[in-house]
Amino acid sequence: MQRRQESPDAVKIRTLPVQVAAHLTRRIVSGDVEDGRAPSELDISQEFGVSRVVARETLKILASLDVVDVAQGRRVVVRPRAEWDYLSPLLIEWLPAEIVGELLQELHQTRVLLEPELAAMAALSITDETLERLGDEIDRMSALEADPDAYLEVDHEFHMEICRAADNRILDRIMYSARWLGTASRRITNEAPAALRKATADHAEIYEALVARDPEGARAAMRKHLRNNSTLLAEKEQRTERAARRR
Amino acid sequence: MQRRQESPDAVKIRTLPVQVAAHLTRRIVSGDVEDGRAPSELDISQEFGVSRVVARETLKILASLDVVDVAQGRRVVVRPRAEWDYLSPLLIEWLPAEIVGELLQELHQTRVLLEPELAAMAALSITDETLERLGDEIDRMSALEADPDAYLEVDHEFHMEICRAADNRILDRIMYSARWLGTASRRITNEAPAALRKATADHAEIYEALVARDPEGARAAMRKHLRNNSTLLAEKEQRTERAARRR
DNA sequence: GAGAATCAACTTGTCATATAAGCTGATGAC
DNA sequence: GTCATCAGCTTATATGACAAGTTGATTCTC
Repeated sequence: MQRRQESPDAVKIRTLPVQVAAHLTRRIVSGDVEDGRAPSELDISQEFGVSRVVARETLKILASLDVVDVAQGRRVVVRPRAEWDYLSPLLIEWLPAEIVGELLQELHQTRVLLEPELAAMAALSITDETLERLGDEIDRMSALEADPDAYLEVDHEFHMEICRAADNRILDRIMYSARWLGTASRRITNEAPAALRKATADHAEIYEALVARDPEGARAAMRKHLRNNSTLLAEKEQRTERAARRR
Repeated sequence: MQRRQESPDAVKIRTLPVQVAAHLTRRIVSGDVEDGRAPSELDISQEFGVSRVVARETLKILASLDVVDVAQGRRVVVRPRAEWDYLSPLLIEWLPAEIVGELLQELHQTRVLLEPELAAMAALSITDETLERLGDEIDRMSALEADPDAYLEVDHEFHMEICRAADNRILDRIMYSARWLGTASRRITNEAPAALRKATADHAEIYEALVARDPEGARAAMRKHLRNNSTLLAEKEQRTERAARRR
């Protein structure tokens, strides 16, 4: 639901600082930047041929992602990778495919922990209007099985609607980030269009449990749904591994 | 563990943009800024008597918190509050106590969902070194029951250690943010120093289950621990409500 | 020589001004 | 009325200057 204004995968012209931040992050990840010492504003402006203003904003962006620490007088330092903000779509986008793959797995694990409980909570507090919207979305999804992109859009909305029913801004934020990142890898499910029918059935089951205000049922249905997704992810993983071995 | 360099509650001199961003956020929350239209760079630089560079960075900070949207040519717009990044300690700090109270509740709910499962996962994959560190921390905590501040520091480390054992960067990030925010409200537990002894007992129980590599036991122990915390939080809530009624 | 005070060089923070580039709404042609 | 145009607003970037904080070497003191 959020950031819908950016949705249509437009070839977004990013600002200069974002582009430079992307390059710099890739260089850090690849190990070119040694020993935690990040380039200074001046270094950046010279190396990338941009003004100091841009170099400065670049560092500010990286600081907001907990990639670097910046303070007056001190040199900018690269923070330990374990502390970077991997919930940020921006950062994920700059990381190599290998790491993104790992993160997607960890992401899925997170969803497996949270979403069944969210469904159970929603079953207790969901309103009739929300149920109506969920019903609509199920209808729309079954009509969109031929168009995976549009399908996933509604799918995202369906899950977020359930999350929102739990009325918890923290969980909402987490799920939003988690699912946002997930859509970055939509190809995973796109490659298995037959699976969409299965997903539709799962969604219907979740919906029924919510209508019945049945927490246990909702939890179980959501768990089952995620288990199916997990199978898909594993299959995809195997496929890419085989592909890598062939190379 | 992260940001330890900022820990000692120092009267941190924040940069100008951060200060302005704080003021601006408070004004937005209080409803002074009407209809989603945020002040422009020029407005800010005039109203706050700062340069345009600072006004600009202010807006960039707010944008990174998903408080506003900024794009070239278009006026800056305030985003719906539901979409703000409530996982950011910076933002939380600027919100009125009333909202922070709500967020802390939602935060606790999130921990209740995640931490027992994290404990269970940790029981399966935890290393001997981690167990040793956990043991040390328990010892240190029982020695620090008279000093709630220091106690909570170790307490935080104890829980994060368990989280890290699950080896999931996403969950780690979430728990880090969640607990970071939690320490902002340390008074909640500080007011009940007797409760620290109870917490120590809880920690020991969790530790035993982890040593035994018993997922079910770890989950149950963590659940119990959080239930105790939850009672404390509710008590505190009642106290403040009574205090509010007296006013 | 060991330790403390000093300072120069470097770094980030802030300011001022100018120009480029993108959007919006009003104006005016047809 | 419809549509193209454009003036005026906004953000994006560049340049140059100075303030303020940090670091490490130098120097001074004992």
